[in-house]
Amino acid sequence: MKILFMGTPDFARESLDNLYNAGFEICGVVTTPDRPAGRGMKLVASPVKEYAIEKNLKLFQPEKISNNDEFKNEIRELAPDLVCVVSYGVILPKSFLKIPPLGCINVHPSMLPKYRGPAPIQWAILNGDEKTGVSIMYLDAGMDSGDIITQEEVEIGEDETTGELWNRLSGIGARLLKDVVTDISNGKIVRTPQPEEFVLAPMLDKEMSKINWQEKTTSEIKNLVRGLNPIMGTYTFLNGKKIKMWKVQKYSNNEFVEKYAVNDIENKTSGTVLLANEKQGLFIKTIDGVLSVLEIQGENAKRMNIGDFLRGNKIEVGEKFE
RNA sequence: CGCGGGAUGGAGCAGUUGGCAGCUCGUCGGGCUCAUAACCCGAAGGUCGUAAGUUCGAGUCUUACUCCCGCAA
Repeated sequence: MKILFMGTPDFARESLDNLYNAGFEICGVVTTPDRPAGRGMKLVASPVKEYAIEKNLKLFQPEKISNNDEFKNEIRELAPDLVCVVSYGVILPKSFLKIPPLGCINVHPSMLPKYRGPAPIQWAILNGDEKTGVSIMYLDAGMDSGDIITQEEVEIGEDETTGELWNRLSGIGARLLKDVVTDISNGKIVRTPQPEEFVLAPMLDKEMSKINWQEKTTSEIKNLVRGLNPIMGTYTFLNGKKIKMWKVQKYSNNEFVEKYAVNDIENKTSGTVLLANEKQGLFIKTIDGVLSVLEIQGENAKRMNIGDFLRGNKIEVGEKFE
C-alpha cells in the first residue's frame, strides 16, 4: 500500500516518523513551501521537509493545490492508495481528495466535532477544559467535518500548557494514525459520521494575548497564560513597558492573606502589585483573587523565573499592571 | 541586506561628560535567635564577548567580527 503524507509542523513530523518506522511505503511527502521566518527573515524548511530529506523521501512543495493541475497530475502518477494529512495547513479541494482510492485521512487534535478548525489544542486550554483528545477522520469537502474513524480521550493537566499538550497529542496522534493505517491496509475500518452540533476552534487573534485585569478572573487569566504558552505569550504593561507572562499560579484572597500575611488587599484595584521580592515572588491583585507570577519576560529580554527577574528589575508594591 | 535590543564575578542588573569595577542575590567561613526564604560579621570570585584603533588613561569613544535575544512571519 502506497501512502502519500502531507503535513508541515512538528506535530506532523512525529506521525510521519511513526508511519515510516512501521514500514509503510511512503511514496511521497507534501509540505508547504519554505517560508521566510526568524531573525533576518531567512527561508526556513518545515520540520516535515527536514524529515523527508533526511530519509530521502520524494518531496513536493506546491504553492497551492486548487487550480494546480500540474501538481495533481504528479500525484496521480505516483498513484498513492491512501493519503495521510496531518496539520498540513492548506485546504484540499475535492478534485484532490478523489485521487487516492482509499481516501484521505486526517489527524485532528480534539474530540470532534468539538473544536473543528485550526486551533483546537489552544482553545481546549484557553477554555479551561479538563479533557480533550485526538481524532482520526476522513477528509471531506468541509472543514474537519468528515467521518470519524477513531478517537482517544486525554485528560488535561491543571497547569499544562498548549505546548506540553501539543507534544503529548502529537505522540498519541502518531500512534493512532499508525493503527488506523494498519487497519485500513487490512480492510477493516468503521467510519462514523459526525454529530450535527459542532464547536469551532478559530485561528487565534493577536489581540487576545493582552491581559484584561479589569474583566478577567484569576482562572481566566491563568488559562490565557498557559493557553498561549509557547505560541505567543500573554502580555501586560507596567509603567509603560511591555511585559510578558509565561507561567502563573492562582490564589484566592484568603489563601494569599494567610500565607503571606499581607492585609488590606480587598480595596486594591485589580492589576495592583501586592507583594514583590525575589524570595517570595510577584503577586498581583485580580478581580476575584491573587495571581502569582512564576515566569516572566521583560521588554527585549528573555524568559526568566521571577526571582531572577526581580533581582535586576525592581517592582514596587502598589505599582499597577494595565 | 525586514525592524530593534544585548554581551560586565555563579544568577539578574547598574556603571553618569573616558579617571581605583559596583548593586541585589547566590556560594564559602563565622555569629545571633524559641523561630524564620529573618538578621549581623567576614571572605572568595571579573583578562568588562573577540580583534584592532583613538588616548597619558577605555567597561565607557571608533571600526570589524562572533554569539545571544525581542518584534515580525
